[in-house]
Amino acid sequence: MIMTFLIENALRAQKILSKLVIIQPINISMINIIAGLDVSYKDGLGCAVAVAYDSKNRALTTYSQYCEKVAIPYIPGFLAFREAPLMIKALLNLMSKIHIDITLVNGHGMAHPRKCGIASHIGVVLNIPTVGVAKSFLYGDVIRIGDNEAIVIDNTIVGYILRRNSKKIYVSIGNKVTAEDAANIVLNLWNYSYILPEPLRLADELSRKTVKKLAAKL
DNA sequence: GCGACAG
DNA sequence: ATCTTGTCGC
Repeated sequence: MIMTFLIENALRAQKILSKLVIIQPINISMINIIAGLDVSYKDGLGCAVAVAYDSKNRALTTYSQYCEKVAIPYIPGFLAFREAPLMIKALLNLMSKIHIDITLVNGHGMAHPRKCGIASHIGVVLNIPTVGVAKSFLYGDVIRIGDNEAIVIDNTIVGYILRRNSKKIYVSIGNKVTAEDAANIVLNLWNYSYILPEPLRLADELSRKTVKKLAAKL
């Protein structure tokens, strides 16, 4: 009963937020610091980590974290209502320490039933450039463009599917980027042996270590 | 009604 | 996401 209430309002919020997404080119040559956002869980505790990655020196610069007991369940299509609050707090803390040019979020952007995945959700709320990077498909039509595959919704390319050996990742517009720029930015951060771009791989690794230590103390 | 379903 | 050891493969 309480969930129907939440979903009804969450749907309304997503429809509003999706209309506020800005699709515009970004100057990739001017991008220096890229943030990566991820959340790990243990015994109801969620730990979000926001890393700042220097794309020029190819190294982790610094990072922030925010942990909290999470009450909202994961429901496909509504991931942002569970994870965005934690990610945003970690990211705002990181932004107070260093300038961030663009943020990669673990989850989809516009490749979502209402074109409002967690990457777009966060991008619109904070009015910053974001890119969604997911490890599994959620929504949209897949079309082939030469050697590449794109994700199309409402006759618009919202993202691309990047392949590496047998694995794939789904990169889509979060906010203030084009699908092409989003894909190229992720390609530039692709490290030889991992499927995830470096900022997200590091955020994933750090959030797991963090939640493991904290949950053990509780 | 049936199947799909980010993390 | 998480629960979990060894094991197949590049």
